[in-house]
Formats: sequence, structure tokens, C-alpha cells
Amino acid sequence: MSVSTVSRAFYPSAIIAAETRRIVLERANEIGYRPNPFAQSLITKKTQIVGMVVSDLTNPFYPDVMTKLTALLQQAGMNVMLASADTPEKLDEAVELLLTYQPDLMVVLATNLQSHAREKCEAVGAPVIFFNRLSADGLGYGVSCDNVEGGRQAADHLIDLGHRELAYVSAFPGASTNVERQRGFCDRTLERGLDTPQIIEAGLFSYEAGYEAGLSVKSLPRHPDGVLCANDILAIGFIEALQEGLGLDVPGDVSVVGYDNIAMAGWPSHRLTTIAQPLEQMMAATVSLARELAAERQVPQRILRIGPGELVERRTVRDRRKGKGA
Amino acid sequence: MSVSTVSRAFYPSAIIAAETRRIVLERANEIGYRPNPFAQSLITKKTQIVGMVVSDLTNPFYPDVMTKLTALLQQAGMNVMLASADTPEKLDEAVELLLTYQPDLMVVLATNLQSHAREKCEAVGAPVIFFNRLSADGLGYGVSCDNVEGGRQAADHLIDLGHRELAYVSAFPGASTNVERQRGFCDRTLERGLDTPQIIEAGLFSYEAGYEAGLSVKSLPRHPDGVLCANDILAIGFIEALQEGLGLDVPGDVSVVGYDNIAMAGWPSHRLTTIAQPLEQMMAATVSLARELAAERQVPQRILRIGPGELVERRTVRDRRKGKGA
DNA sequence: CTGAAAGCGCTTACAG
DNA sequence: CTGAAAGCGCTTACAG
Repeated sequence: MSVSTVSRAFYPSAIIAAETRRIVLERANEIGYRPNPFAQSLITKKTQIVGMVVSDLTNPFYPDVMTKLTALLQQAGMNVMLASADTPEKLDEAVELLLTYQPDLMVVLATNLQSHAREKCEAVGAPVIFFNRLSADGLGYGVSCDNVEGGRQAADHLIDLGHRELAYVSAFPGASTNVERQRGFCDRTLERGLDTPQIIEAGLFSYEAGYEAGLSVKSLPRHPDGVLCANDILAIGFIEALQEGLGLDVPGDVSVVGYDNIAMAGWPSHRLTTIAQPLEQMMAATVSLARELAAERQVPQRILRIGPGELVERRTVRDRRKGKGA
Repeated sequence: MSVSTVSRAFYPSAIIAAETRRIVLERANEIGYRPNPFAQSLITKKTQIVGMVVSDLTNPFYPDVMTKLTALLQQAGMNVMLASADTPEKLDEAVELLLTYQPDLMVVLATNLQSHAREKCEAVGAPVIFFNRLSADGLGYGVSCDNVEGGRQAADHLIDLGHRELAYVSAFPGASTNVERQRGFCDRTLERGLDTPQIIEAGLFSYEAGYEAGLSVKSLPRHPDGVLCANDILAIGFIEALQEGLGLDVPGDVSVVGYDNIAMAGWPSHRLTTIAQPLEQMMAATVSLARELAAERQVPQRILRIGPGELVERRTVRDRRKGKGA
């Protein structure tokens, strides 16, 4: 039996007698043969490799996404190669090393991939999918939930429960998630007839940044009674600063809402009210987008918007309506 | 200029005129040329790929290790490919897919890689390094800190501060870290003349398992005043169950010590006293071991033991000596 | 020191 | 439907 025939047995669309294929596959299974992917990709120019770019994983949202997404991509026959670094410069270098392996596409979980790194990926034929954010220049593919709507939901929830002085804890100003959540929250607050929320600049999506932001509440012109934080980990740091640093009670003095619904948000020590991201749907969308892109099919829609997710009520928001609570 | 010459320019040990090499490398840099790693590995049988196996990342210790280790390996010119899954069966499959890429070696961060998966890796020529644990059968390479000594340190600390009724919260019974920490803790407690600590079986290294273990304290024959948990995330769950579920005060009623010193342990909401792992050293040892193994040099020592790490005092242990504390 | 040639393990027109 | 042949982009003896 020739190499050609064996090769054809592994390609569902190849022209080969059904019986021949059966024999080949059976025997391959016996001796543990699999086509060498390096030789394959030398010919086909397809590698079945997806490059995954990660950086700041202090936000527990990402490790979870990274491993689940990896598992899903593997089930779809793709392998993920990782590029990781703590500074944008090193990350760039790591991406370049990764690109020598000619990934079919890249998935970016990092908030700090530079735009020219994206261009470099596309230059070597690897389209880039940004997960849970859009690229700074609006190019590349994006999978994201409806963050504007999520921000609006948070505003409605707080206002419905009688909050009148809102604030938003802002994270990395270049992150679309941050910008969109802020916009939804502020717009809705105005629509409901209240003043624009005060903005507290935390600068990053991290516990530490949230903690600092919490401490800065005491120097705010007006004392907020309801706060939306750009994400959960920020919210947790923020709340702890309020409690430990300023001696305030949450939700007694201030209500706080997070965003993401990471596992930790449900722990007894936090019980954070938060907007859950529709993670499963976002990952499923990413995987199917990845398959299309890897097959070099045309994908018309560059930005995939998944529904807004739901508000999960826990214990960091208090009902401040007259005649209710205390 | 021939392909042979160009090729030689990229191999430091190849015989080539210095001037020729300079010219080639310069031009390569100009046009962004890099040797195609697939074609290279087809010849050399080396891929510069290290396979990383992860599974349960609810323990924040691992995402941190994964990204830092990835960054370090990339700086050493290796690329990491990820295998991830939530069940041992799927993980096995993921490992097999990964193996088709013929990684030079594997690094295992997962606690649940089956032994025959390790054998399969070695069968295709990829040695396996277990990070922060040893394999179930004691084979493969291992990088681990001195967990026995760490357990002893915890016992000494608690006993020095007047604790008399110790307990150990045990995680996955098949994990060497768990077994060793338990042994050090129990042995030292006996040596100091106290009864063997009571063992609380949590079964896993997770917040939830810790929480369950905490609730089970009320049905223990003797009420413990000092507890070592197999790791931090377990300790955090354990403490929260004590506080929320049983209404106990930590450290007022019970002192708790963790293991790892993850970032969260230092947060104001936890302030967990814990044994820090010498993470930098463990990762550095892993990378240099990886380089040796990738170069197919002989590595005589299969288990690398890094120092025990230090006890970090925070606020979950109370001084119970007479005339002290309250 | 450099170049021509063989060969790594595949896929894919092309002939039969 | 199957096989022989070319070729993917490299490395490495071998000759010069």
C-alpha cells in the first residue's frame, strides 16, 4: 500500500475506497500511527495551532477562560501554544517567537497586546481574535458580551433600590470592556434623572488597584451610595479598602456591584453582587469562529456580541428605599 | 549564497566564516527571515516545544506558575503548548494530541495526570517533569520544595505559640505535596510531645473542599486549637466555614496556617499565615532542567528538592501562651 | 570554508 | 480508485 493511499485515508474528503480506508485506519490505530503534523504543515501551510496570548492573570477570570478555551479548542482538533510575559515588550517578543510556528490564528486574552503586534500576526497570515475586549484600533476579530447593556443593568438595579449618588470604578482606560461598561452605567444613570456618576480611576483590572481606589473614596467631593466596579477583582479590592481602610460598611454605607461573576465572587467572604458574563456562550462563539478562520473560510462579521449576561444578586447591595431596610 | 550556508549561519557551532555569518544574519533580520521550525524539526527531531499539562486551575497557585514558567521557557527559546481538560480521561486525550507535535519534554502542573499518560510521553521520547509534586509511581523528573520541612515548621510555629491540640486538613491523598506536608507536620508534633494531629479529609485542593472540611470540625472528637491546611486555597475555604458556618473566630478560637503564600493570602480579607513556597527557585530549577533535557544531556538527579520556604506570619495564628494574648 | 545532493514525512496533482 | 513523482523548507554528511 502506497504512502499516498495511507495519506488519503486520513482525509475525509479524499477519494478512496471505503474498505481501504477502514483497513488503513484500523492498522494505524493498532500501531499508534498518526501523520506527522510538521510534515503535514510543510505542505498544507496549515498548522492547526492556535496561539494564545496571555499576560496579566491576576484576574482569576482569565485562567479559567484560558484552560476551558484550550480544552474546547483541543476537542476541535486544534492545539494551543502559549505566549506569556509581564511587560508589553517581552510579550511582543514572545508573540514573535510563537509566530515562527505559523499558528492558523491567534486568540488574545491579554489586555496589553500592542497594535503593531496584531499587524505582525496578520502579516504572517494569522487572524487575531480578541476575547472579552476589542483591539485598541478596532481591527481584528472580537468576541465580547454586551458590556454597555451590562452597565445599564447595574445602574437600573442600584437606582431601583433607592441609590441616588452613583460612582464608577474605572480600570484600564484603553480596555473596551471598561469603556463600554462605564458608558452604559453613566448613560443609564443620566436617563434615570440622576447626576452623572463620579468616576474613580483605578487604572488597572486588579485587586491592588481596587484597593487603592477604595481608599480614595474619602477624598471624593460627594459620598457615593452605590458603586459599579469595572470587574469583580477590582470590586473585591475596593470593598476591602472601604472596610479595612475607611471603616465603612458594605452594603450598609455603600453598595458595590462587580462584573464577571468569577468563582470567588460567590465565596462567603465576598458574596459580591455582580453582572455575570455569559462565558459559555462567549467561548463557544470563539471556538466556532476559530474553526471558520482556521479553515480560511470568510467570516463577514468581525465583532461577535453575546448577550449581556445576568445580574446576580448577593450581599453587597442594600435596599435603600424609604420604608425598607434600615 | 547556498541554502547550506544560510542554514549554517543560524547554528553557533557550525563551521562558517565569521564575516559570512554576519552578512546572512543581517540580511535575515532585514527581511524578517527565520528558519521554518517545522522543516527544522523534520530533520533534527527536536521541536523546541515543551508540552504543559494543566487541569485544575481553581488553585490560583497554578495560573501564576503557568504564565511565569511559560515566559521563562520562551526566554530560553522554547515554546509551550498547552494540554488542558477537566477530567483525567479528556486530559489523557489532550496529552495524546499534544504528543503528535513531538514536544522535547513535558511539564506537568496537573495533579491528576495518570501514570500511563506519563509512560506514553516517555515512549515517544518526551521526558516528563512534574512541578510541585512527584508522579504517583515516583518516576519521571520532579521539582518540589521541601514539603516535609515545611510541615515541621508549621508544627513548631503553632506549638511554640502554645497550641496543644493540632489538626491537619488533608487534600488529594495521592498528591505528594499533601502527603509530605502532613508527614512533616505530624512527625514534628509527636517529637514535641503532643498527640498526633487529627486528620480532616478534605480530599481536594480547593476552596469548596476547604469549606466542607471547616464545617466538619464541629463533629471532631477533640476541638483543635491549631490547624495546618494542605494549601492556601483550602485554608481560605476552611477559615470561612469556621467563621460563617460555625460562628468560630479565627484566630480567636482556632489558629490556621496555609501553604503556598498565594497573592490572595496577603489580602486584607484573609491575611493568612502561611508557608511560602520558594517559587522563583523552583521555576528557575525547572527551566534549567528543561534545557538540559531538551538538549538530551544526561540528568542524573531525577528529583530536585528546593529549600523549604519561609513561614510568613500574618493574622490567622494567635499566641496562646499563658500570660500572653487573651 | 562553501555548495550540491540526499532525505526528513508528508500531500497532491498526474497518469494509469 | 491507486501509485509514482514532485516538492514543502530545512540540515548535514560529503566533495571540493
